[in-house]
Amino acid sequence: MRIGELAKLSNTPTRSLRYYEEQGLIVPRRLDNGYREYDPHLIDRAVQIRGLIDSGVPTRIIALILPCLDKPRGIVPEDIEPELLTILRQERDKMSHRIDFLTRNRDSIAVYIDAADAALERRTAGSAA
DNA sequence: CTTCTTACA
DNA sequence: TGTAAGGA
Repeated sequence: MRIGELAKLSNTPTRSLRYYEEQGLIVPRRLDNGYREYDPHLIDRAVQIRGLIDSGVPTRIIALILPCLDKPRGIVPEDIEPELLTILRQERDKMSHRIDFLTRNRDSIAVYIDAADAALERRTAGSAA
């Protein structure tokens, strides 16, 4: 499929798909006319990359993570470079921090919403059936 | 009409 | 990232 179809199926802007290619993630083969040709299985990859970027993970880290995610679950190569493992640990911790941050803000918003709902409830009480 | 590259905001 | 230009 060409870039337009992948964009629809993965709900990712063509602009982003070209950017992913520029960053070395998802490098499609080219047709004779120069158009990008993507394999169907890349739909999931595009969704995953978009998700990681939306989550604040830099593309250079995503490039390091994708190969790991491709490997079958539970199977880890014997030659793990301590260098990569260190970076992965740091990234995991950053993700945890972002999650904690979002959790706190979500809870704050939830409290506000509950208060607003309560106020609305009081205001409309009796005016309905 | 779809895609391509380059470039600006 | 969105958008525009200028081609194929």
